Amino acid sequence: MITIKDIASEAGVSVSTVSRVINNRPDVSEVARNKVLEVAHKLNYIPNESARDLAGTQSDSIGLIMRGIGNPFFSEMFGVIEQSMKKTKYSLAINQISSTANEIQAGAELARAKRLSGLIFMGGNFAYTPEMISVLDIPFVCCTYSNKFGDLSPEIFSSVSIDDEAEAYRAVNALIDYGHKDIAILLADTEDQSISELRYRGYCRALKERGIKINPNLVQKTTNFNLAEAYQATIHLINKEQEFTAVFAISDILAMAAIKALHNSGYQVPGDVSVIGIDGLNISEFIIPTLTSLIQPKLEIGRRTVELLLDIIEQKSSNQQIVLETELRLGESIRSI
Amino acid sequence: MITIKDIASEAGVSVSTVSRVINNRPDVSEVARNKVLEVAHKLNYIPNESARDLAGTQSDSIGLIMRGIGNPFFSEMFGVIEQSMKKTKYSLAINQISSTANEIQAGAELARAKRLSGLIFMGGNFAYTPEMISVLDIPFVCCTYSNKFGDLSPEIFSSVSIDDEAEAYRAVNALIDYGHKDIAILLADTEDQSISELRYRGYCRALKERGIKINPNLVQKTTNFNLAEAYQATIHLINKEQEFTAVFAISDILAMAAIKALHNSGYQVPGDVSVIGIDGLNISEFIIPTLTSLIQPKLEIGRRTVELLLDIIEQKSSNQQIVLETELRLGESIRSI
DNA sequence: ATGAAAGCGCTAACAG
DNA sequence: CTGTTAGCGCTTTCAT
Repeated sequence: MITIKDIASEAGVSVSTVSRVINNRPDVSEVARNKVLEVAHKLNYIPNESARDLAGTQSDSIGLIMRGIGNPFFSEMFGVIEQSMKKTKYSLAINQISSTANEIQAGAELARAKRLSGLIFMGGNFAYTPEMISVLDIPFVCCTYSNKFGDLSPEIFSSVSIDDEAEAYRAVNALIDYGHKDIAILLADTEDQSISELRYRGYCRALKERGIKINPNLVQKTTNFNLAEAYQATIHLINKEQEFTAVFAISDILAMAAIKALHNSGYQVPGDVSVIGIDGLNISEFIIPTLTSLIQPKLEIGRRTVELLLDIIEQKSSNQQIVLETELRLGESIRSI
Repeated sequence: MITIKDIASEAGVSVSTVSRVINNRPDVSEVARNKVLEVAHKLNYIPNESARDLAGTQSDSIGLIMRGIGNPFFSEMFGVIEQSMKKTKYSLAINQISSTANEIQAGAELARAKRLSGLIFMGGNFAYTPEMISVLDIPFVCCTYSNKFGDLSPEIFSSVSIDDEAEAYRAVNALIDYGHKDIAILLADTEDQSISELRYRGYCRALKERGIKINPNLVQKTTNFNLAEAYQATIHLINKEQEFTAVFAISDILAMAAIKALHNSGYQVPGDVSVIGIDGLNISEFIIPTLTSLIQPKLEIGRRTVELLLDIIEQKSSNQQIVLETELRLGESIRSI
């Protein structure tokens, strides 16, 4: 492996000079600089990031810990974050973790290794305790979720997200406004303290307020945000032979699977059954019928996440929880009855 | 920052003992081990990865360089690779790079920083020269693409992919078998030496062999694999008022956008126009009509990629280019005329 | 403008 | 079983 030392001896200068050149420092003679550059290129020199990180000081880079790249919503959000970061002087260190890994731990490790200035979490859980996040000694922002089930006081964490309960409430109300009463809900990851739970609460609240009883037979669960399983879950719902004229799917993925399942079972959407989703995936605008959905403001979520994190890092702001609103896109998948 | 040294002094042992405990080495007394563990936990100790990487030797970990997480095909492939890796003793270091970054460079950097045993590239380019890859001093496998436009001799690189030209040829032939003659092609990233180019060649060969003249008006380009732009491109194609009864879209993304555009322009799919894609995205099976597509064997591509890389690392195999076949999924988007 | 030298936090011989 | 020590490759004072 070619190191800075090899370059130094080959170029006839000291390692410090090489380091200066590599880091584009001004205090190097043109002669030395050119010589070093030439040798480095000739030898195909590639700096060792680990060594740099170890020796360096704070590194103007911020980390992004993401779980579940399989979820298209997150991959779309990722693009937005990446874009927003480009406008700053900070660079992005991305760490994709497995579904079972602990994101806080991963964040702490990345922070030490790369001397990060801050962290962004995507796809984390909703129930942090002060103890859990105590390993984090740099600012962080939870992107697209908040600490709804945890007991973090507002001063010690930041987040940018929608209000899941309220938006679900809004979606179901839209359905009710269109005359629907028998409204099924399709939800995922049925553990407690999940996004499913929050959106389920909104569903319940909407029904209750409008005087509609919750029918347990219309609450259909699936194991995760997976098309094939959501499809089967919908088939299962249909097979219960319980009347319903609308389905509130708690994500676009589930909604799309539901539409397909209904269609294959001989039901027209929206003729026989209306379907509404939440998220606003790119693809959901291109299916037939266009999905009616509450669109998360992806661009703004990304922009505000980065903005907030940098403000906290630069001490221009303190921790806060930013809540943004979705936009109802009226597609072709619901109708009034 | 809490370091191994702090743990050592606090626990009353030497750093090496702490290191041994952290790395789960057997040669430590239970007393010492427990003491260290206790202190480490109390102090919230988190090892510094950079330091470990720098000090350590070869690290049973392999790197995955991926470009374009926005592309759902790659995010689906990512899941498969991750899954396949789980069965091995190697761990995965993932590096997501921007669309403009140089993947070889990124791979080389990651390899040095983490002392990788091998690399997997996804979303790389098709035209490497021996010089370009000379910076890589560890085995690597190109996943889902091969060096079709480069001049690498087969002994110096590995790949696992489908034969893009041949599969496109097959797709177009399927259309011709169904009686179509006026077949449009929708392709992306129109630079030379791309996947578009390869699949375009297959399209041309199929037409030629079956005695159909290529009509330039039916060759519709879009700038990238983006739904909105593919939609517009299809509208553009339609507006040329050039007759066609089928569309060969070189990816499922493009195919789905085309179906929507045709539908919105008053054409039935497959009633008026048949559409076929390539890739086999999960979602394409759940749209209406189900997309007819040549399904890439994602599971096998992932499995073979990992298998091949490990075999090369462990010297059980030498470089090779594995070519797998797609499977034609007859959906509902094409019909015979 | 340049070089020598002291670490960054950790691992891995090497001695005991 | 445990401690001492020499680096890993790089950055950064501090002299010169």
